[in-house]
Amino acid sequence: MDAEAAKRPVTDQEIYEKIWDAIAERQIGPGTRLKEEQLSDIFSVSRARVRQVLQNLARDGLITLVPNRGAFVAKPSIEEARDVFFARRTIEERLVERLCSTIGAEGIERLRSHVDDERRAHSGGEVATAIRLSGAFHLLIAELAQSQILAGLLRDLISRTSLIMAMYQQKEVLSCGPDEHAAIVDSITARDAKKALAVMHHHLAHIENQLDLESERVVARDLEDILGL
Amino acid sequence: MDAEAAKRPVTDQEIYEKIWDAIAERQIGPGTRLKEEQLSDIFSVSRARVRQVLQNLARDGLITLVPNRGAFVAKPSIEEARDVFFARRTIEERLVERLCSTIGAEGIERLRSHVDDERRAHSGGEVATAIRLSGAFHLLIAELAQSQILAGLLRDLISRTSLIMAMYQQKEVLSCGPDEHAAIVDSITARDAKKALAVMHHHLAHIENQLDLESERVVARDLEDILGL
DNA sequence: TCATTTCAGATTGTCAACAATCTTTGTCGA
DNA sequence: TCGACAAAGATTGTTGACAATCTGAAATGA
Repeated sequence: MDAEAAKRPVTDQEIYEKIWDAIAERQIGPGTRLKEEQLSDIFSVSRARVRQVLQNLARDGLITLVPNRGAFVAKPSIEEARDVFFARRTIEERLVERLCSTIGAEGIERLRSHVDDERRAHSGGEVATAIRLSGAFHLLIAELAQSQILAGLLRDLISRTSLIMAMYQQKEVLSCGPDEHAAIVDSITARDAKKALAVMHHHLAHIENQLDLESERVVARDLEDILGL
Repeated sequence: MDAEAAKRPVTDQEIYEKIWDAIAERQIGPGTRLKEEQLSDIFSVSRARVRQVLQNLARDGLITLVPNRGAFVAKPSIEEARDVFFARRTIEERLVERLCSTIGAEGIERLRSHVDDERRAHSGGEVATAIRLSGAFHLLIAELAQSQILAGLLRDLISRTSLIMAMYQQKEVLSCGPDEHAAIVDSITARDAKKALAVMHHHLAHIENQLDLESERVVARDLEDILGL
């Protein structure tokens, strides 16, 4: 055991991300109950702070808060999953459209280098970082499109998407390869708004169509092993 | 004083709405500080619950939470205001587009009767309810479009819009009259997606263009008078 | 007179104990 | 044996008190 662990106080953000990671990486299965005391023991913080983090997770749709019952990892239905993708298409198509007319040279450079990073992680077999970078690509687009609000909304939707993929994505299919992202960047670079919109639409539809409606794997493991510091 | 007041416990939702109303109706000016203890006294609840409500208000962009400083009624800049309208156009144009192909007879009926209500409130001079109904119209569209997620996102944006209007709307100009709403309903009834989208775009742009960039009225009154039960 | 420091007051952040609620288990009777 | 009821245990919801932090004013010295 590490004696240092108790010294540096853990921030709420860190707790949030730790749980987020565990859910997105399929370590905690959908439907799993998250007891407040259990979490407060694991992270060595008071229940009050755990409670606050749980509220934030609930707001972002990763867990469900049932009054007097507690917190459960969300179990998005296939309808909710499709709704998430509908919302994402709505927002992201508009964002790339706008980007085509507003993006500058350094913006294009950031997109390109990001796709490069994705390529590296993908070919290196680092699944976890590949998934994370894939989400970050979409967030980068929102950031560059200079809409703080849509960027914030999209952040939530991407979190939800991670959970959905954890639930419904077929095992063998990895996250969207970086090629489609590259195609999006190309369209933006060419300032072809119509094409960029179409490519983004196709990209999101592609991911949605990979969903497997049958599977319902529930991996229930010991929380302490997964989240332990 | 009413002895009943202390009996029925007040729900968080009620506290939220009370503050929301006060902000949207311009009773609490932007920038006003909201002290936790002050609010907990007013509503006769513990600070912990006030704190939770404040978190929710901050999530919806109505107040700003500064660490170790407290909560202030948000002061959206004109850029943020434009961003809100950009986000609303993005979402609502898509929603009416979808409605044109999915709405049923009873949905159209609900829209029509809602516009009737608006007309009544508008000609009756009930400004507060007119504003509320105007927002509710947009929410109704989201609800009918059967996208839980976009409806939820739009709910937040409408809250923000109320605050923006409270800050920047010119005094004389009332909220958007019901006529434009009626035109939207007509387009949807005709199932003319292209026109519905255009009318919605025009409608939101119209509201945005009514903003007055100069004004910065700060109405600071005693909170207890405004929120008192 | 002005800038800096110090200190008091006020306000938010955190916590641990208590109350309310729900779930489970065990018991009783038909 | 099965269902209903009751008590016990576990878990969440709420509260008040304490600690950490910030603001503003008074005091000090150049």
